[in-house]
Amino acid sequence: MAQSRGETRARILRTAADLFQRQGYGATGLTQVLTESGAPKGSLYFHFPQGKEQLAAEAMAQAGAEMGERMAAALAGAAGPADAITALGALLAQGLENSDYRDGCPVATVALEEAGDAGPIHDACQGTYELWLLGLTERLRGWGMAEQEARELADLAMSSLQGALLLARVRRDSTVVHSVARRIGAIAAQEAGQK
Amino acid sequence: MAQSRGETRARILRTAADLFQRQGYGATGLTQVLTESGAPKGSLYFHFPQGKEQLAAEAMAQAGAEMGERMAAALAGAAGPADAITALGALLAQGLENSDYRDGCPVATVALEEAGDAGPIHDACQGTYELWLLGLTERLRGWGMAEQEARELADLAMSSLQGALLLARVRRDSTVVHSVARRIGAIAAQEAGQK
DNA sequence: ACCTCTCTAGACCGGTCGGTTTAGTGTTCG
DNA sequence: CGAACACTAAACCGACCGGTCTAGAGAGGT
Repeated sequence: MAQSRGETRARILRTAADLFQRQGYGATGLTQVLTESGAPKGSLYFHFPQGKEQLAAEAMAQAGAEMGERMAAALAGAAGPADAITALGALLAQGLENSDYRDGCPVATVALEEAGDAGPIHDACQGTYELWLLGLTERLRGWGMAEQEARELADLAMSSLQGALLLARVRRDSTVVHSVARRIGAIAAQEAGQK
Repeated sequence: MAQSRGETRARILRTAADLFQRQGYGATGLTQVLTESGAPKGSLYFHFPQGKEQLAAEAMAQAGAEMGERMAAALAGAAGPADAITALGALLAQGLENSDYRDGCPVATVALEEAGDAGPIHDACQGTYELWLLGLTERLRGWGMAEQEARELADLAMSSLQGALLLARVRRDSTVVHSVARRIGAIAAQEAGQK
């Protein structure tokens, strides 16, 4: 056998995550995933018996977890709340710039498409956001912020960054991500200080 | 003739705007638009000779303009920067709640799908955001804010609201929209005051 | 050696996709 | 009255959709 155990599965998953992120669920065909990953159709349905839905749910969960780790690393190196949020902004903005404004949030496009109907894809997207928010909330708490305050601030930061990412992709200009991160970071520092 | 001049065209456009908003561009078939609007296929290609792309571009532009008017009305009734931004939040949150979390931003889903490639749809989405931002910026300037300050604050408010709308749709809970609007409103008031 | 189990390979399916074409219907205006 | 026009109506097209199925290649165990 040419590939080692599970290698094809991983390659399909990665390709699918990239395509879903950039084009959305409905606009991405399985044929495209297969062509770009170099896998035959039989392999796809061997590894993902529930078809496109399972593939998308797993792809979103994986992409979300990977981005979560990158976020955690950025947060770990931050000196305080303001630094933490500008670091998140820088991380996301860099992803945009490095991909010619194709890679924004790994789950946002699919999340919006699937927001209407329940199912594993929606669950995976929702879980991803809650994972990220949990990580940020805990980091803020580590700087002495109260539980509810940290949670609300994390919501505010995540919302702002997500929206800025959307605006930046549409404009093909990442300036807004940096400026929004800077402002929200300043608010976070202020709230942490006056506590 | 059963319908008056252009009535079928308007009905197709409205149905298309609703479906694109909720499901995205790729996931919405022309057949569905036709079925729900009650129009035959021939009429669609008579009124929109460039097909699906033209339909989507016009639908986004119309939906964006309508929302822009609703936003302008909300802004017109506001007493100051804080009031203005909470009013926008209330408007958007109400749309979510009234539609069982289906109607968020009328263009966001399509905008993300089409962010990668240039074309009339992307242009319509970008134009919509710039229209909204222009309206908010001018309203802020009316309260004595400097040009650049108003522009940056409008970017911040729009980003935050868009992101909150995304989060709220995924969670099926509009709380985050209200809380984000309140906080950003407070910042806006503070900036306007200390000027 | 051989069997078994995992995984690859791709032909094939019915259905739906966006799009085209042709015929016809009602209105308007000369 | 009848020709020109605006629009409706739906049959039809090739391409592609997601999904199924069967055949076989390769590695590991005994």
